[in-house]
Amino acid sequence: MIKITLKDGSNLDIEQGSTILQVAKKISEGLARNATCGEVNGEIKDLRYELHENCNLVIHTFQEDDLEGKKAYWHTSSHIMAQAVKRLFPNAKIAIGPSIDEGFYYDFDVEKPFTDEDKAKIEEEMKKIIKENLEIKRFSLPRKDALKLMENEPYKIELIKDLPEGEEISFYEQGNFTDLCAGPHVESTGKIKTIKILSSSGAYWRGSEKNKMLQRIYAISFPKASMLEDYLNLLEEAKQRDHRKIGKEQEIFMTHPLVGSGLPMYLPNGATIRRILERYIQDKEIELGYEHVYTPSLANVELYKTSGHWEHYKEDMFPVMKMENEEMVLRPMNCPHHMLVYKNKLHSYRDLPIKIGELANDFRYEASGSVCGLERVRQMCQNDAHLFVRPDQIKEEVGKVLNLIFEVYQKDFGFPSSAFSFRLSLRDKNNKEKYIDNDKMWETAESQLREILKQLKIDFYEAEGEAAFYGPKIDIQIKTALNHDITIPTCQLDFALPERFDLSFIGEDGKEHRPVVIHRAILGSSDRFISFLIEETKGAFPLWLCPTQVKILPITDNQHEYANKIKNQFTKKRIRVVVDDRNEKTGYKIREAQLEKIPYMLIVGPKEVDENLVSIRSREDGDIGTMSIEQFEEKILNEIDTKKN
RNA sequence: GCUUCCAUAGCUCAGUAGGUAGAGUGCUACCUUGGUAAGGUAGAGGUCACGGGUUCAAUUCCCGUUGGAAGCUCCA
Repeated sequence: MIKITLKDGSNLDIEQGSTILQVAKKISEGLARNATCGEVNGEIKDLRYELHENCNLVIHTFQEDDLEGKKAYWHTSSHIMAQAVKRLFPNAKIAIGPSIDEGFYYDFDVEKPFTDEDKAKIEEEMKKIIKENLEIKRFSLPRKDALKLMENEPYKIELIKDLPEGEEISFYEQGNFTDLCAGPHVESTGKIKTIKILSSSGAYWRGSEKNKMLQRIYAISFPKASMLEDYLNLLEEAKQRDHRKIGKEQEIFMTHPLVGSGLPMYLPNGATIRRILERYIQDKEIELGYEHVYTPSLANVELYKTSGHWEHYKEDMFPVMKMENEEMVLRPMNCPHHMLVYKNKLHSYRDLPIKIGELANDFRYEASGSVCGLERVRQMCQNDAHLFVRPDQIKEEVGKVLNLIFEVYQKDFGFPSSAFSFRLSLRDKNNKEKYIDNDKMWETAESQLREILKQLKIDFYEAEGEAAFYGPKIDIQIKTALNHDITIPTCQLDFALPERFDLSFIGEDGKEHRPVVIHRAILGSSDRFISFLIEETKGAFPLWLCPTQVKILPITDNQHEYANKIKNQFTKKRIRVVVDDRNEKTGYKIREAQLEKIPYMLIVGPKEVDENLVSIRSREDGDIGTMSIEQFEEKILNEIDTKKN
């Protein structure tokens, strides 16, 4: 332990090897709450951080592995933005301006939204402030003085008032601009080298749609111009793999205003991918003892009043269709139907688990601003199943579901594990309206899921307020090309619906017992999975899923017959093959097939016809020489068969 | 749903400081029968998203609707 003496005379014990960052955090976390003025006289040194007078932690670094350094860098940049806006628009009120995963933003309350010209001017002004190389100084004030200092900034006043009693109220000052801020920062504005304003948009004050909408400006900054260039290239690459762009180019899906927003139509290519995927996942499920059903997309409102959807999920449902003496709705989920399927007959404890699956169309009235290609739609096809299990089977069955997820995503598709994160989605205890009210049920279910994740040694994070209304979930989250955080597979534990539908099984003791339901989706929805597949593969689908697996390119008209003969032979073996018999040169046809990401091109000219051969060009390896028709057939069938489609 | 921006040929986009439009690509025909990423010529294609308003005149300006984009809110 090292003893540090603070200016106010109090001492702080710090572990050997602590970084200055850790010291500063201890001070600000209240270990030395009264020590608003600190001075280190211990022997701690960390070249990346420095503790100045007044607990002003100064950060000198900007490195991939140094999150604190990046945050401080971007946070300082956001202060520069606020200063620039205040210089150009003195009436603007400043709200908050944090660093984010990539860059930073600042929210302003202004009379008119920023135009492109405004943003260009702001960027210029920011560059000026950087040039001025203003020193960044920290100071703290008692609440009263803090409120006085910020009297013209209503949002800051609100923030100060919300700070708990006893919390240090610190400010950072650069030139004539001062902002309420906990820090840390870099030492002066000159440390920021390049900045770029990326976009602006509206954002609700404090994230609530009940509050006023402020104007948010997003930007990013780096210590080197080349890093900015790299970052912008990365953004451009992300745009290139956007599933909406590739989906259009490769004729996977389309939309039409006459059909409506959030209602994509699958073109033949997309329909093929979807059909193969849906067969694949159902076959997997059948191997694992699932039984599939078909249930209607419509139901009587009473069904959802029984399930609790009406109470908790009504806002997300399409409105009621009122008929003469009944009220129908489009279903947003399939659970209620499946509950009734289970209830259709009496079950013994020996029959459990019972696994009821369905590729089911669900309808959700998503906000018009949030629909997005195949990623977020208003009609989706869920790869849904409900497992009816005994309480003693929960752990094993949830484990099996997680295993199936690993098998599909890692083994069969080979997606990198870095693409996913596991989220334990819990309820928000303070929001009684959103969730079924039964504290004991929630606590049991949440801790069971947590325990399973720990036992399987899966890295996960917890998120409050993300549960389904009926129970907690294990969600597998991915980041899309647009940096949206979305769920694909999910596994949910539900003690509520069995109760509401009064489900039971007959136990060993001859008495009725309550089963537990596990809701799970592996592909999530076909739609969302395909959007993910497109972005992850950049449109170069694995062979077994390709709408066209083989394209035959005859060199002249004289090989059309031969090409069609091969096509017919392959088609009988369920190889998806087309002949490009247009009057075009071979180079042209190859270029086009390559851009279409066709896995195999078979080039056939007089030589191949004579010797009963095909010249093969692969998507990845280019020209790979000739083979007999039979040899190639065997090769491709082997490659396809690895996924048993 | 909210804030901002956008909508011109099948696709990608230019253009008109208000006088009804153009390129590339694709499509069709003809010439060319070509061996591993673009052969040539010609032609067809648009009530400039839809509905109002201002104007002698609107694709262009204004309002509304629909659809799209970014973000916010919400969510598989």
